[in-house]
Amino acid sequence: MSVPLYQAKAELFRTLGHPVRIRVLELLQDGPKPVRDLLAVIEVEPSNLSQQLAVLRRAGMVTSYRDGPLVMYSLSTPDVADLLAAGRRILGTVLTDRDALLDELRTAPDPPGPVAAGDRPRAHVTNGPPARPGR
Amino acid sequence: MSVPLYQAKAELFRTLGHPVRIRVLELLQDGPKPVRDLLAVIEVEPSNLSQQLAVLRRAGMVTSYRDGPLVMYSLSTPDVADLLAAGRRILGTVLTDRDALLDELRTAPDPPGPVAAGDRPRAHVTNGPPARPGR
DNA sequence: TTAGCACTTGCGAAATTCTTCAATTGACCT
DNA sequence: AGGTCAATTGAAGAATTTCGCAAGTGCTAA
Repeated sequence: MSVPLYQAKAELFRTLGHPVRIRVLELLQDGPKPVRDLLAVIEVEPSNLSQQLAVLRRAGMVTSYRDGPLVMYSLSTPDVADLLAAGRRILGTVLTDRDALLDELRTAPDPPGPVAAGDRPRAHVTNGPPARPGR
Repeated sequence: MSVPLYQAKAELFRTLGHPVRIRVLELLQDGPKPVRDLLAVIEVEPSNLSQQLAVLRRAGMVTSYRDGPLVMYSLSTPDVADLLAAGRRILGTVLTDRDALLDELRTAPDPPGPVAAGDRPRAHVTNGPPARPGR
């Protein structure tokens, strides 16, 4: 109980919250790779990559071992790939929903009377529950 | 292309990287709830909760509407629940893996000779690929 | 031994995110 | 109109992250 469950979850997601770390995980999806290969693809300074790898290591999402002169990294469990896949899915729906909403705003602008420059609503919610079908 | 795909992904995960936001999403999994109910369960100041809700709103993970005096929130898509589920799963395997590793360290401490106080290795990787079965 | 590649670590500066306080908006009631 | 509850907003300060540089470790080949 020392660390509440929802906090552990938040930390898990937070470790995925960085472009370089996402790229690393995606690259590792098809097999272990040496740092040098990662470095060749992701343009970022070696020390920076190393720091991000350290974050992933601490979180237990990747493992590393040394193979001769190079250090190899691999996903610590295939579940990581699942998580990335789930992310991809949701990104799709969230983005298309957003676009749909934008379309709606574009095609149906200010219906009734004119609106003076200074009195547009500041609230983020429009009134009433969203269209309820059975009623 | 203005926003690289992996950056959008990182932002998505980062949105989930906060205990309060995780709790909100989990609570919303079984139906829409007014802010007031969320507030009753999650102990945090109203304004703080509101800020976190705003983050979730901007990211498109929740939607809100006003129902009389209260503001209701709900998941914008059930996919969000999937993502949380995937997180739960991975958290399980990562944590048990970690524990297994700790066990191993506890049951098999320093095999050969004694180690002087000042010369433990500073590297994070131990040499050689992990146990290769077929060889 | 010396040299050089492959990576990692420590550290300070810059950028982001979190938290809280005060003020504001909206809806409802009397 | 005035009061109250529900929730949001803006802004400032604290706390965390991120990034690049300099310096180090570990391996291998001369």
